[in-house]
Amino acid sequence: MVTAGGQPQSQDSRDEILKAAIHLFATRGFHETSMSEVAREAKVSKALIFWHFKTKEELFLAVLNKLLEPYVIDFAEESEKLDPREQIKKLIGGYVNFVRENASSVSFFLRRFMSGEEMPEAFTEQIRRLYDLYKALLTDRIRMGQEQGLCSCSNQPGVTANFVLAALNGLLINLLFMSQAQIDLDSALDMLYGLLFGATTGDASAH
Amino acid sequence: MVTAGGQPQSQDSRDEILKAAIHLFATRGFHETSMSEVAREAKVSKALIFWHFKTKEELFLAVLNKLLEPYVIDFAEESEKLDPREQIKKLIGGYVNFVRENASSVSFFLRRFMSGEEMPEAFTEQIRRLYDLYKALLTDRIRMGQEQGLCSCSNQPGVTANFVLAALNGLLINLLFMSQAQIDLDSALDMLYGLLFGATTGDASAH
DNA sequence: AGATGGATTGACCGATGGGTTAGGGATGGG
DNA sequence: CCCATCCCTAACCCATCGGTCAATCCATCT
Repeated sequence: MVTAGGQPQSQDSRDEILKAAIHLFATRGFHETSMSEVAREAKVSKALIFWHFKTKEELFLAVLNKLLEPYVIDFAEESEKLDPREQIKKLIGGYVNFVRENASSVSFFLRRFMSGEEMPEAFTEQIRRLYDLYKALLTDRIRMGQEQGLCSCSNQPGVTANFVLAALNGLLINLLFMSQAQIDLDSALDMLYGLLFGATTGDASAH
Repeated sequence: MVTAGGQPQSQDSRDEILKAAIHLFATRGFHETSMSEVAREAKVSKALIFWHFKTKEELFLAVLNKLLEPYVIDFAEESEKLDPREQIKKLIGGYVNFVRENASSVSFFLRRFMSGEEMPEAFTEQIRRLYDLYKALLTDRIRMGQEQGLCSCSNQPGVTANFVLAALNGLLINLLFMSQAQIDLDSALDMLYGLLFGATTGDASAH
């Protein structure tokens, strides 16, 4: 219909399809979304989807690709000058912001993950590596903070990092999926910082 | 086949069906489980399932019923004598144990919930009430602890309870769904207690 | 023995799912 | 002008899904 100029509109339609797919997969889930629905939402014929993507699974992979590619998350900055507390706050804040800004991508991914469905090995690997990297960075900063007497928590850094991540995940799942009974993220993060740095509100004041 | 005596085996087959359904729904999800699969696993004909339960949805409800009915969770005990810290520990421990012991039921419920699928209002209401009750109890005990100077965390009790619950949920989701990269629940709980009571390991030693 | 009624089944049905096919326009190159 | 190639579609295909039905089995009641 809206052929912009004389160009072939392959990429146009491809993008429309991807957009519709990410939306539907994220809000309804993979299995609950039919190709006909995707076609309807993308305003193309079902056959065209199968022309762009051989199977539904391949569409899923393409969506995954499109979602993941722009976010080469830059956790590992050169912020060596900041003190560990600030670095930890940056790490946690980065995680939270990432989830916040990419809510639909994350729930898309999370749904599929929690549904027990198989994911392509390459992607789980990629995600796991990202997650491990993040955990390692967090662990390291916590260790630094402990060595410098800035972190009040005396547990092993790895254990602490695990806990922090689990708590974050709990908070973010609340954020993503529990539209009612939302908890206030900022005060919750304050608590997390309090756990790490020894103060329960605002700035640290350990010693 | 194994007709125990002369009794009609209606309840036998009904239970077999429910057993198969809870297993499949919990491990594969609602939509990913077909009635034929349930029939196969329960070793009955598909038609018999529809004789016991009018629709797949009704089977789902029956499973939900069977799962929820036995657990009139006894959070609100008469343990007024215990000091608030112990009561909080009991509350948290009870939550964790409940999820642990009913892992398949909980993931069954959680999957359906996270898939965005509708739940019967009565049940969401019931769960929400249970959850609210639990949160209220937790909030109350935390407030008591703060008043008696036993809880180091100085946030509003409600905020603290929210955070504790979110952290718990994160931990339990890790427990239920992330078979790889399991984190050690006990040390994580220790951290939570540390956050609440001011000690990072073992027993409290605030004052 | 015959009738009753719950329990159980194989065979069937319409709808829907993912996926295919044959072909129609547009564009561009020879 | 014709042919090839890229987009794109309506119509079709077949497996599977949730669900139905008529018939059977079997213990019990009369």
